[in-house]
Amino acid sequence: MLIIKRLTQDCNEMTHSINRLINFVQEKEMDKDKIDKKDHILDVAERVFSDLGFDGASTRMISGEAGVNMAMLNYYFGSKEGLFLAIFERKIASFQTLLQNIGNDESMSSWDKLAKCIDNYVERIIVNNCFQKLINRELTMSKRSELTDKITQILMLNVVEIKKILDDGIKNKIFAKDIDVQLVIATIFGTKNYIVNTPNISSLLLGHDIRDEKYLEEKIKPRVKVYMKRLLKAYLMNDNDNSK
Amino acid sequence: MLIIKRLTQDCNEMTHSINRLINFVQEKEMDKDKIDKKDHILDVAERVFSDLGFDGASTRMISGEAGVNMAMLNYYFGSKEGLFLAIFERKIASFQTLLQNIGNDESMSSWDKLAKCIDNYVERIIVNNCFQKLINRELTMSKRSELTDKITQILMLNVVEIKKILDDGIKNKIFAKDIDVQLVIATIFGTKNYIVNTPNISSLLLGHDIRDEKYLEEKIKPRVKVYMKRLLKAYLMNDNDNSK
DNA sequence: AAGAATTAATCAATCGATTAACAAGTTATT
DNA sequence: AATAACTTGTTAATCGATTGATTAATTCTT
Repeated sequence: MLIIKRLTQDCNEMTHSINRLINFVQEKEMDKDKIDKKDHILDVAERVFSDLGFDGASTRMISGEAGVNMAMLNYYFGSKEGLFLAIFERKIASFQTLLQNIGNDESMSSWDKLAKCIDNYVERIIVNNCFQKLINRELTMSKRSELTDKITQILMLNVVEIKKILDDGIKNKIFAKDIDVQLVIATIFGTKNYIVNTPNISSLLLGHDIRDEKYLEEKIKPRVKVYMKRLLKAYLMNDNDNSK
Repeated sequence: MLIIKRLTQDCNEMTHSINRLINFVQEKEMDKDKIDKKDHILDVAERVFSDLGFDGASTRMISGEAGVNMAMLNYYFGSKEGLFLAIFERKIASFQTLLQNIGNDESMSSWDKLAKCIDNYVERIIVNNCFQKLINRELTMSKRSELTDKITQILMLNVVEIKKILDDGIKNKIFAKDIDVQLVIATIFGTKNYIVNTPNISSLLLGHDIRDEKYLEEKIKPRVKVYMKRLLKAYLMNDNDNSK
């Protein structure tokens, strides 16, 4: 009798545990569904915004393409601007941890760090193609300050990181002491932006549609990496004093 | 009597001539008024569009700031898009004759030509600041093809001209033969665009408000000129083969 | 039954564009 | 030379369409 009572007790405990486990799993599943749905909306919104701009894209269009009711956008994100900001919030994490690990690596020379930054940057930025376009277009607007500030803040993380590498390189006499650090940064980001943000121009310039993913992956990315490193190496590691 | 008759005739002829002159002058004056008025609207529209984007700017806002009735915009330019296109039509002339004179000058070396192009480009582009922003923002849009084609066509004039200079320089062995001509062009235009089109970023980067005209004129323009020439000279006129 | 998710319907506001009316000047007709 | 007809420039009022947002009802989940 004692054994049966004991077994019954164990069985009840197990049942309880199983129920808790089921609840937990179901809860996690539901959270996952919710997140996936929000994520899906953000994916669609990111693409539509980058194609048409903030003002050019309508909430109806986004909700339509995402296959959800229009009111859901306001239910989830409060407003159109809230949706727009949510796109950026989602990206911040991946931005923050990207370059700073490189900068802190003591085993690499300043040039190697910079070269690695360039590789990473070219690699990553072309993946986030439409997001970059989105960022850049809204940055050229004069108004809408809260959003602009947030974007600026995000982008400055990268700028500061590269600046640190360049300054260190000068201090360690790996780079020439009279280089224009700030304009070098403008060249790094500007060259890449020119290629990916104005595809109509750069496609004509390069003689091939830049939006062709295979071409971009196999030809353009390695080519830009090689070019940027040669260009910067020539400038940073030569003595430019005798240029007059 | 004959004299009086002759004088009367002369007087009539003179009166007639004067009247014709007055009409002519008045007509020209009116044309000038008309052109000035249209020009004024285009000036305002250019600024508003560049601040807020095509979709962000409303015809009411433009007509309001220009001090004209809203219907006048449609009367003059047909539609909002017509107004937008008119801004570009007005600029085409100044674009076309800018660089092509340099390219045809036989007395200059390829490097001198390129250096002069850079000087001219930096000088001019910062004057047309808001127009450049306007161009660049609309170029990043995926849709709106007629306008995009027109802008692309205009900008390619500059690209082709610089490309010709670079190709000539390679042929004359002034530039290294393994340079990446197309990406050099991306660097020239991209660096400048980065500075003037994303003023929030570049102001933080440079530690001074880039929209301060005096600072721009006295500090930034000469600095960018020097930098661009050093950067390109180091890359174009060095042997990059030993970079591996 | 309580609360969260979702829907269709509707809100006021603003959009670009059009209309009709009027003023001023030009041309044509008598 | 005088008047009618027409063109051009300009205005206020209004058009239908679309915008972002909200509501109230409904479905689903717990």
